[in-house]
Amino acid sequence: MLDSRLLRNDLDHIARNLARRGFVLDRSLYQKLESHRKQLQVDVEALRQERNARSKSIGKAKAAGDDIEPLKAEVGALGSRLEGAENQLDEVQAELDAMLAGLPNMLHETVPDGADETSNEELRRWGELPDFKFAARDHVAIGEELGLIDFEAAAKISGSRFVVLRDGIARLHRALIQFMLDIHVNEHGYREAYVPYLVNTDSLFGTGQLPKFDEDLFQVAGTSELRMIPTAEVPLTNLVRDTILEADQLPLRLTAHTPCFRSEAGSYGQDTRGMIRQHQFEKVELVHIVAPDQSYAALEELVGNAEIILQRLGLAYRVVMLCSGDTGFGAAKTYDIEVWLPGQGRYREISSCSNCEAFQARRMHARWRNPETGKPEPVHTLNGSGVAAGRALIAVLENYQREDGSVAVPDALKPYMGEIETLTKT
RNA sequence: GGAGAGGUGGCUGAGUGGUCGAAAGCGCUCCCCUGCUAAGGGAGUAAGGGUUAAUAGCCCUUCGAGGGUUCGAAUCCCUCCCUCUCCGCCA
Repeated sequence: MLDSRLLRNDLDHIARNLARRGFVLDRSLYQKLESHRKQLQVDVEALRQERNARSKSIGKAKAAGDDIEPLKAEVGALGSRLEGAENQLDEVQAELDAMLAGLPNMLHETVPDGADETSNEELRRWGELPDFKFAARDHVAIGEELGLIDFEAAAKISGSRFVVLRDGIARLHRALIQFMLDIHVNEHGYREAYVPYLVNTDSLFGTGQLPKFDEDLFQVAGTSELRMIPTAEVPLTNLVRDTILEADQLPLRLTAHTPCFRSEAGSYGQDTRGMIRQHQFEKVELVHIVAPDQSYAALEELVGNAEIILQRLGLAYRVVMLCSGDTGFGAAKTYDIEVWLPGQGRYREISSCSNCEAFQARRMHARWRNPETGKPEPVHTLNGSGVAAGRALIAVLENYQREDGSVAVPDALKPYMGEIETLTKT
């Protein structure tokens, strides 16, 4: 949510910024609603003030033993006028709120302009691309050959966009998650959390999935309002919803491993092969809650924390800054980490790290007490994958494959794999 | 799932339909007193919003949430949510 004060005072500035995303802000509609709201609110408050004062006088008159019937009639008439004005105000306010809730975040000045991912800006590359002496297979072929990735079983049990992993690959997948969590907790200073996978609509509004992106979520039938989390960003960030943090409690650095559920509505035909895009996948999430002047330093730290994972796994990657048109609804600035997938011969997103500034904090009333002003002010929130486990599994399989169809276990994961050093056909 | 109790300010905890944003205590901040490590006295101490150049005033809202009754609701009625106790069930 944008700052409504800023919206009132500098509408053109905001409109220009949002236009960089290709978002058209209807300024005249906004101004119409806002001036209407202002007038109605002033009227309503004046009427309320009068009613309050007169009602009090009724109390006094009654105590004095005077006849209060005429006064009651008078204030009663006032009350019905007030009710009418209040209804109008509620209506306009609701329209204004709906408009405000649908506005994306303002972009940071360093975000490059562009309509789609082709304008994203590559910032750096790390690692050597593997040089296979044979035709690199993709993870589907590798998994099939090993007999350890089973899409048919998943289709029978659930449907498309699900997967069953077996034996060594299932264990490798689990190893990746343990490995990532251990690094973030032991080396990067994150606090681990176990969180609910079903969340209410207030939480989803807070992080910005609602009201605009409900079709991407799975709803839980039989409950009033629960949805399955599309990312641990939702429960982790909402930990600070409706709270005022003291300055010495910041920064908060939180991590959690959770499954993520996405309906993938609107992505029919995309990435249908393999486990790139699933309805259910595992992810280790990183969240920072920081004082506003720290948030861009925190973003660099956050993306660095995610990069370490790929470096330890020996996976080549690049970091790109998303352009204006590709940056998500709630983000002011986003870095994607893309890992090299030999089977596809291209880099694919494995982590997305965003600074949401005060956008989510305003929606969820997450504040800190600024020692300089003594007042509660919105915190800044950041989130990033550290990293997506399903895609990390794909990357390991494709980058560590051997000509004979086996797959080597990366050194970093060996402590988590028992005696297994190679995945071979059983 | 069954039965009962309850949700009030940072915390504990009063509250009769009217002057209650709300007693008292604790905590915290500032001041005074006191020369001895303790105590005493005084003042202050919620959030959101509107208006405004204003972090000045003034005003509105908020006692779990939403409705209702009433001139007027923390207080009465209804629905929902949550917490606690006991029973049942369960990993």
